[in-house]
Amino acid sequence: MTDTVSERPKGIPEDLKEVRVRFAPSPTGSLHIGGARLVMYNVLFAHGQAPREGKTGKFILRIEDTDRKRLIEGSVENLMDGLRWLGLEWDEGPDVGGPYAPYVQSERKHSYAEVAERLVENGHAYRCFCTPERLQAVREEKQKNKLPPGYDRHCRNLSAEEVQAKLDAGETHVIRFKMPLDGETVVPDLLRGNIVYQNDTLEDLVILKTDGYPTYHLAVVVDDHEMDITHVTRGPEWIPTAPLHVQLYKALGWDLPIFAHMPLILSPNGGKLSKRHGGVSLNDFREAGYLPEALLNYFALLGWSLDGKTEIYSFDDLLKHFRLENVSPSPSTFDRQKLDWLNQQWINHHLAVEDLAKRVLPWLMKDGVIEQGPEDETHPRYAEVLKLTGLLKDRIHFLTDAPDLMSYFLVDELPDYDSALLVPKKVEPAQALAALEAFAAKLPEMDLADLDGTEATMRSMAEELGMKPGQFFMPVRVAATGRTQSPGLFETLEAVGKDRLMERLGIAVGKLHALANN
RNA sequence: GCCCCCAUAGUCUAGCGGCCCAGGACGUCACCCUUUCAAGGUGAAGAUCGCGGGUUCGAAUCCCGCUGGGGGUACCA
Repeated sequence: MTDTVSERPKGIPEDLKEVRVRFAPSPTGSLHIGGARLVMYNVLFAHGQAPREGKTGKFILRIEDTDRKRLIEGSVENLMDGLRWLGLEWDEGPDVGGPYAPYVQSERKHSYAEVAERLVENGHAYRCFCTPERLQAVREEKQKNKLPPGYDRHCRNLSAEEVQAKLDAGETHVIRFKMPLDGETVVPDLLRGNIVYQNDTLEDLVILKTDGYPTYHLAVVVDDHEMDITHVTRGPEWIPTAPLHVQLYKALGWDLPIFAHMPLILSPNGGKLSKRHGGVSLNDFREAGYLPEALLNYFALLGWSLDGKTEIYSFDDLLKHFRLENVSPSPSTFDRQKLDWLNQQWINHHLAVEDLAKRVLPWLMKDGVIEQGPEDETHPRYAEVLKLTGLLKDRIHFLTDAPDLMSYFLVDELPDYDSALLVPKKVEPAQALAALEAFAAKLPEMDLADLDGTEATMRSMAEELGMKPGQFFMPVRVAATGRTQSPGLFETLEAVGKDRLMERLGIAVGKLHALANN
């Protein structure tokens, strides 16, 4: 599609009709958030930027399972589930099919072997019979002599007879690509401009393995070409092998796609983000109570920016503004605190209460705070949960916080709590007791739905008892909830309800008596 | 070791030759609001734009070198 990239390249060439991008993970485990971010960039590019620039755009999911030894059962399902949870959909893929099916590399094996054979016949590749042991020895030798490592091209110049003899003898072999020995290979990168490699520093990498499966290098090039991929997006770890890919395209006479190596996500201590920094797989975040909205918002902020000022983006906002060529090429450190802040922002201020309430339901059920039921408004306690969500949402930072925060409203019996909590600082136990008894006596005639009325009543009771309002309120709060922190007292009392409140006041009074007798 | 990429506050970023002795956000600190805890509001500290050379009337912005960080160096992706 392009041979060179100018200083500030456009992501989508004028003459292109359809943008086709793909995410091609290998099913070897759970989806890393770096991968999830890459998928988001792809979707935004294909479904947002492409239409904005008058093109059609397709995002394809393709599974690269050519390393048969590392396959992990269930990875593909897990991956698809995670992406759909994020709201990222693909137009073509293993489960949804499409005009370029199959979308699983192991099912496309024939193409790769054919291409590899063609390259051997062309003189662009050769059969290599070297044993792993010999390769190991060569590598060590080169290392020791401080030479560039890599294969010594031992089999590159075997004669046709020698090759035939080895084949007849049944020796196994791989196919290696013949890199040019001099000159340079240019890798045009959308984010970085031209990356230039001196060919004499490059090596002849394996493209077809002994087991007949291609390596990544052959497989991507063939698949990307066959699937008419226009933009190759992937992690930066592929930059060093990109010259091989460029040479493969050339040897096969195929147009080059546009390469866009995306930036890496670093762990706070430098280096790749790893498990020890509190989870790196999408599942970890999902289980920790993060919202897809917050994750997508954070991914966008990490390495990209609309104007340097806007912080909160919905996925729709991103579709309207994201540009692939504006992604920064520099790696960025994963900042858990900023993600947490975004998650909280979304929960506290940007999600509709009804929406939040539905998302909270499964967590409440999981913790047994409410009974099992549907995860939507048909759950018998939805109305109650909706009301509590409105009351408590500003205190929820993660969905996982909800069960604990809501439990004292939803459960009839409070778990036992420390009697000392009933007695605020600078207040005598006897005073706290008097406050609770006075309040319990008054409660039957109060209308808790009248918040202002409750407040007025309670303030005058405090005055009569010679207590500051706060000193009077705290014992009541603790009696009602079993803890010192809650939403506004009057709303809290109303939500707890008069009957349960009477009962809980009784328990608290008992506790204070016991405290006094000690 | 060799090859490659990257470089604005602790972190994410704005900046594309004069509007910048550098703007926004997270985090930190202070104050305000207040019945607790959040949420919210206001403000502060924090960057000699990694260092050194150029180019230019003028550079965070362009060029070169260095340093630092990162990636790759497999019949793994």
